[in-house]
Amino acid sequence: MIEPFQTPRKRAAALLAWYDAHRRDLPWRAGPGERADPYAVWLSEIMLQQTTVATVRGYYEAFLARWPTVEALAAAPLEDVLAAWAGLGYYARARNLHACAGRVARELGGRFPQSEAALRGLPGVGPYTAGAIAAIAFDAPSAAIDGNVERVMARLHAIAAPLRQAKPLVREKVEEMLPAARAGDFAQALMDLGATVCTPRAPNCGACPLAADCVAYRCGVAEAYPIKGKKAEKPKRRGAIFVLQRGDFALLARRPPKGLLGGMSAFPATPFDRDVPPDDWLGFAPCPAAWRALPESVAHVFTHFALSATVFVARTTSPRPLGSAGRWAALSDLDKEGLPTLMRKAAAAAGLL
DNA sequence: TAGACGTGGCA
DNA sequence: TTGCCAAGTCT
Repeated sequence: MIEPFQTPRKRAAALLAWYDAHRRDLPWRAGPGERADPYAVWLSEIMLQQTTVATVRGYYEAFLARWPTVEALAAAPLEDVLAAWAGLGYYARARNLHACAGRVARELGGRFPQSEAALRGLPGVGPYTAGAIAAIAFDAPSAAIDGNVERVMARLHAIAAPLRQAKPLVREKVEEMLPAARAGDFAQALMDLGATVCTPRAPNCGACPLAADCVAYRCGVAEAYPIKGKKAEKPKRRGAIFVLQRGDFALLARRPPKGLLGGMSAFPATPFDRDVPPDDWLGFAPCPAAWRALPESVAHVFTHFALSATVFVARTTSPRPLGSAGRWAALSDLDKEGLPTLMRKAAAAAGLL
């Protein structure tokens, strides 16, 4: 029989002991006793928003190698940062990353603020990220509440309310656990526990240092938490993507600075904010041409809708399609253009990749 | 406040 | 194949 730890402080101590034995080795994580680089912590935290560790690893290494300091990142053109971010998704993160680097480099002397409140004022830094940077980079006793932590707390205390409404209670429960020392380790321990033990499906409660205190586990219903809100259904939309070739070049346009795929390089296309029926497609072509629809359409699922896009291809010899604000990109360099995944799919369908 | 905002992996 | 999920933020 396991004795309950009983107090939040003892729970935290048990969690830290577990962390010392089971912590993950991650590229952005300082070794035991080492000081974390605030720039590296910030960069990794932005990339990790709604994105898996496995996906982030390569991008993190590439960014850090190319832009080793916040000053270097701030000095880079936004287009370069967006191209390097291509494929990671949620491109507002990259725009905010660049804006934030600029502010830190030019207004804050290249140093990230240490307080949670000051961090919170930076572009792209919300409640979670501010707490995470304050704790991990500066060892401040801040709560870093992400999806992992919400799940752990929802189970530990069998919180019945849907997550959105349970946030204040979750925060209260985390804050009463915050240890006086090792704040950064505590924040990462809670997230590691959620990522490796207290998983969404089939949690490994037998390996959990908090199991003795976990209300949901003791009731045999750990997997039933957290309670999920109702999911909005995902509409299906149709559209078209236009791949215009001129010799060994293809026409690329710059997406509007905000909104879906904002700021990214892309082939001209129909608007994606609504379903566009086939009869209307050619009205959105960048120029009149002998457009040929490829037999296989491209399927792509965004967060809030699913797109089926027909890819049209055509060739031209005219130097500049009328009324288009595009540019001619060399086909041999297309993989370096930083195309978002939907556009990479279109390029592949057209035989360009 | 609820919706906008990407992508890839897994059951 | 479909749905769910992963270190959220902005409006």
